[in-house]
Amino acid sequence: MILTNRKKESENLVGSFSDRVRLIVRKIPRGKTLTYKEVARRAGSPKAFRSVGTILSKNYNKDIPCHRVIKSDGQLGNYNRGEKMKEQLLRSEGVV
DNA sequence: TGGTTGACCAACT
DNA sequence: AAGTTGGCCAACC
Repeated sequence: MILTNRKKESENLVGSFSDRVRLIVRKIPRGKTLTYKEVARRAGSPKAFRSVGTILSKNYNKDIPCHRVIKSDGQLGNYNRGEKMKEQLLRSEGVV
């Protein structure tokens, strides 16, 4: 305990599942992509990847780069602004 | 309280 | 490579 009570201020504070998903996605750096499964895993429910998608679909906040969240298969997946836009954004950030 | 929905995943065809 | 099937889980009626 003497060392570190360093909490990561995001995964640790519990809100609802959707809140944590938003926080996690918000931390994705530019040029990096994360899978729905990974996000769900970090959010605390590894099998809730579908819910992650549902939540992101309802999220229109620009602070949350939801376009950086893709499928596990390497496909882009859907996007509320259009899949085409999603690809363009990712390429714009240098994602391969 | 219970059933339906969905920006998915993995396995199979 | 692309389509189908069953499963899984949180959110929304």
